[in-house]
Amino acid sequence: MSKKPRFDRQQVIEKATNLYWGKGYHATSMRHLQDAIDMRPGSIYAEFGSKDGVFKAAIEYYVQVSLDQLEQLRAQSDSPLNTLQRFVRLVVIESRQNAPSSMCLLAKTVAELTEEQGELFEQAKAALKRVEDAFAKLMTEAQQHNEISKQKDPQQLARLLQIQITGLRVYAKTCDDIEILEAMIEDVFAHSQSGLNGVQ
Amino acid sequence: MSKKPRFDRQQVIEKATNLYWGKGYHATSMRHLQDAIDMRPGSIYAEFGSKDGVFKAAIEYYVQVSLDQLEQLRAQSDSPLNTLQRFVRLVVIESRQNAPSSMCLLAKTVAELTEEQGELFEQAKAALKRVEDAFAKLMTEAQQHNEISKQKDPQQLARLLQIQITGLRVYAKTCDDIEILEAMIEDVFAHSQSGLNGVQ
DNA sequence: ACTTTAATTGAACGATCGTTCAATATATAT
DNA sequence: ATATATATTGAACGATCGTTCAATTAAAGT
Repeated sequence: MSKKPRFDRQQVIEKATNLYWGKGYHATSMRHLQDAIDMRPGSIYAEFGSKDGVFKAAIEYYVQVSLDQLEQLRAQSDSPLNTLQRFVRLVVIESRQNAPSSMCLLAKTVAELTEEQGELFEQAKAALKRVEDAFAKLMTEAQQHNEISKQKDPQQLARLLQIQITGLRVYAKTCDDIEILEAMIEDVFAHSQSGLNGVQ
Repeated sequence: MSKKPRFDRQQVIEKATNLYWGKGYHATSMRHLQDAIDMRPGSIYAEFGSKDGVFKAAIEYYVQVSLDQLEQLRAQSDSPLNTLQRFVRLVVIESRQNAPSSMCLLAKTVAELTEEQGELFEQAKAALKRVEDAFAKLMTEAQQHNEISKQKDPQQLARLLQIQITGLRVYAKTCDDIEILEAMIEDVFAHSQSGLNGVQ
């Protein structure tokens, strides 16, 4: 004896995520959200509680998609290292065409927010950490496959990869020349390779 | 037969820069600016024209300070490569203590803004390019000092350095553990070294 | 001392912000 | 069909946004 919501929660969150991803936290207003997800204020507040509530759902959705993508790439290749390489290509190159921003939503959020939005900031940090942990897991697997030196700390290698990706994706926002961008990825990975492989 | 302004333009711009640097473009309101620089709306608009005008002045001031710092470090050492290393330490480590944000204001701005704020976005991009060019100049000098391989493209090396710094400074915002951060810089530079030195 | 000119003030503007809520609509249970 | 419960609507709230401008203040020229 009730009434079910008419909106598709998953689709709504996806649209909200894309909007926040493109415009950033502060530049995205409730009015923008209302238009993007085609819901009126009352419904949004009933479902998410606040503008920040929608943002939290967006962050959670984004990190889940990212981890799923990584897992999917892993299933397509025997090589953990190659999986990471293809992930980098995916987020730095292909993301430029389809995604709302060349940047990672999580890194963008960490860059934009301060302690004033403490809860959201911490959530974005934690989400980045989850991605880093997924990287570290693949690094460990790469060690078991003898793709990288076993003397390296997988977590440290994961951190290094995060830094490379973040730097690349910010740079991608300033760089229209796709050739330069390709060369940057190649260079960054050449460096990572020498770092990853240790003394050889 | 006139009246000179009572405020110190340089000091005002410095305070405005620090505010924008810490809070970002969208989160900084005119009210915040009024309080930070101790000027009333009329005076601000007479001097800078708009909120964006203040931001433009901030960007210009920031890039000028950065280039000055680089030049100053260069004067303290014979080694161009060592100059770059000390610059990285300066902006990644020491900046954490004093600066309004661990991040570079220019990178932060490029990360936050979109085509909606086209003029400011382009200015921040151009400012980043000026820093990159300064890096490239030092890379060329480093080649002349036989500190790095002459086969490398200085501009490409400069781009690579920018990416490393950007990645590091974003990561610095998520990382409270200073030891991890130190290790990251060491690692990043170890990679850069191998890249910079070419075949040895 | 008086005039001139520009710098400064602060109230106020319309627009938009995030949010609330009484009114309405509608799916489900009886 | 009717009652019940809840999803949805959209006007409206007070706060704050960037900005304007008539009034005031004060330094410089005569």
